[in-house]
Amino acid sequence: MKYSRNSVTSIEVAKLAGVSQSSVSRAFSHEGPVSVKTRRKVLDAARKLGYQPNAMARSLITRRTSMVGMVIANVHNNPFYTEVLDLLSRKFQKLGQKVMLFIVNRDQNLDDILPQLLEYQVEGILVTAATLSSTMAEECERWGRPVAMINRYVPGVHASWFCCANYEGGKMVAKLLLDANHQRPAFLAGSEDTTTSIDRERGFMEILNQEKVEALREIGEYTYQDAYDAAIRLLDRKDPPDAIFCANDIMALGVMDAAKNGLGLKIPEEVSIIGFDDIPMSSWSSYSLTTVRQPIQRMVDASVEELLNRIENPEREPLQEVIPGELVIRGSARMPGGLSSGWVISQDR
Amino acid sequence: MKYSRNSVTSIEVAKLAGVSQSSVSRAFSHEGPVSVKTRRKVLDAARKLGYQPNAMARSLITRRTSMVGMVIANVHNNPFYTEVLDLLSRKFQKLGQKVMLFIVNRDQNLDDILPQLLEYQVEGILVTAATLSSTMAEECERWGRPVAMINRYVPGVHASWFCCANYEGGKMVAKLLLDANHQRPAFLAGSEDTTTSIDRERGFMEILNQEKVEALREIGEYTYQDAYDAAIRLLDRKDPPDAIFCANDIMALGVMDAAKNGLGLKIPEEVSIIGFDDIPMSSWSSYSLTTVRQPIQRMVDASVEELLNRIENPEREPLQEVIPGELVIRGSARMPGGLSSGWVISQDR
DNA sequence: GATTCAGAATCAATCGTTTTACTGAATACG
DNA sequence: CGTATTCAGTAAAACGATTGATTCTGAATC
Repeated sequence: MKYSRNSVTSIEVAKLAGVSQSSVSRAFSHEGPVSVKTRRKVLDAARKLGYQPNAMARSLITRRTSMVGMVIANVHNNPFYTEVLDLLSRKFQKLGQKVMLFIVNRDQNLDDILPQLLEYQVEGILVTAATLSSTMAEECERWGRPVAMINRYVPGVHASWFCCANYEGGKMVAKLLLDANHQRPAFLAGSEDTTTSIDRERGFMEILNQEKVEALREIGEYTYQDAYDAAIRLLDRKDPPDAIFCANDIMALGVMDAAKNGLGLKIPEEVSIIGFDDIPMSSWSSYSLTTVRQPIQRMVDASVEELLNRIENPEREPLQEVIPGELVIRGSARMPGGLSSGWVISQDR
Repeated sequence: MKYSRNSVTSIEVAKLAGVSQSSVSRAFSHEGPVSVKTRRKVLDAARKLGYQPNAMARSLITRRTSMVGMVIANVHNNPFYTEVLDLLSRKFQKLGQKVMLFIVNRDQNLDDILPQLLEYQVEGILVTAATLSSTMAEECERWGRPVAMINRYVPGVHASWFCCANYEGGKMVAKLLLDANHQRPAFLAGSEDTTTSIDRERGFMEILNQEKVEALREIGEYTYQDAYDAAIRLLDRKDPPDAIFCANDIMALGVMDAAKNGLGLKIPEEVSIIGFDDIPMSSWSSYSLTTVRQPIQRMVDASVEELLNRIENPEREPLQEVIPGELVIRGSARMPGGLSSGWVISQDR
């Protein structure tokens, strides 16, 4: 037998069970007084008919949807955000939230997808690796739709965000390189307009400047191939760098391949490479990348909990937090005397 | 100013614009007769109030939600499915569908998430890398919720699916290895219960059996680390294989690292490695993996279009298709005389 | 000036729930 | 025995849209 579009309603269940429609509702939502007897009758009838309460109808009256919007970019070219997406999705599921997903380009304007999210009455919005304009964010917040961001912040905007300590991470890397006596470091930036790259570079440069060490600079677009090409440009100069700090791991891997396979350089003897993120591939034996590990689980947990918290308590002020990362010492960077590979150094702030 | 939960309704817009509530509706849904004058009045008022039609209310009466459910597994440990997820999501967006996302474990039972999808009135369900039990699939179809799967099929079930020609892919690989005069091939299986691994192995073994060549066999769990360990076991025997065909690319990369860095073997001189998927990393210069490329774009396009098609035409019979992959010749496998690296060979079926 | 008629606007029913207020029955209590 | 007091159950009013039926315009026709 073939039913037309699921049209089993609480009324039909009520009829079959011989009770009123409201009793069906009561039996399903575990509120209100229902005798065990009627509850059983209702549940039996419901099972027999394959009844499923209609979430649209419910949310219309309760004004709750248990849906959140998730906007994420860069999922295909940075495994770090794949992991974020995975953890976020599972965490929301565990907490009973449905996720409406939008994958966008990093530079894509969100003005056209926000209306869609609001139309569908998501109760909050989580944004990662994409940037919400401050007016858009304010708009959402003003309509009682809290916004939380991971690894993005908009200065002065009324929204929650959780970032890795990018600035401090950059500093740690600079110190490590200087301690190991590198003379000619370089920074390989990601896109110019992302705070992650900017902040990492700022911290990096600050330490170098303190020590009056000059640095080279190149730019890629957060992709393996761009980084590969940039590394060739950088290392093919007459005065090549002896260390390259990359805005993220995927770029660092591109740089390593360029150095090793492209130019036949020895890592870390001839050039040290350091990344940022600690994606799974960084620990693979072909790379063994020294990098700064982002506190991904903490960022995910904090942002989800904060978002749900503010959904329940709209008057609460948005929380913002900078969470320290930790330096993961592997084999791609020359080390100062005493320090050997395989260390994880927590970042002090 | 702070509004309480978005409570701007069409009624308020109507009041401000000085028209009836139905005119507001008419002005927004581009159906029905509205004069340009009232439409302008309505749109002005709506903008002034920040009005957004409520999709829940609309779907209640129209019985359409424009939402599809997307169930996907393995997203964090196989970049192939990351790419699938990305492409699927964008394609649905482009076609005006909202995506409700569920990320699950490969072996997770979907019985508890299906009710959620149905409750939220998704109009169709797309499943990838996870397996829907046949009763569950039938259940959905019976209630008029079409199901489409990518790279999974359940024999005899009334649902759409689109798979890479895994069986033929396995055959191609076996032929390639035999042509290049390998004597002692091995197959590294993924999880025993996935049709992808099974079919690839079946094709592979069929050709070997035809030629009376015996093969070794090991098993991993579709992860880099598992494959790494399995490769060590395999290559550390007294009679190691001279070629390893892996159930997917991520395993092949683990195998390559085990061979190269773990045991110091030369690839492809001492052992050939072949994968399946063609994930981005396979083309990286550290690996240069010979592999079978899955027709990812075609699989995504076909499944999305089929799903939407069946949503619009519920009476239509579900479509199933096996789409050929192509052999991508890189440097990780020894080649027969005339054939050099850098070739892409389309799979003939 | 009356009649028609098309197009525009409105009315009111409807979608499938939740939930408030209310009714009845059963129990407890003095 | 009469009256409070619970407790289960029900009726009916929302929720915010769409849409078929209906009424209202006003221009066109005779």
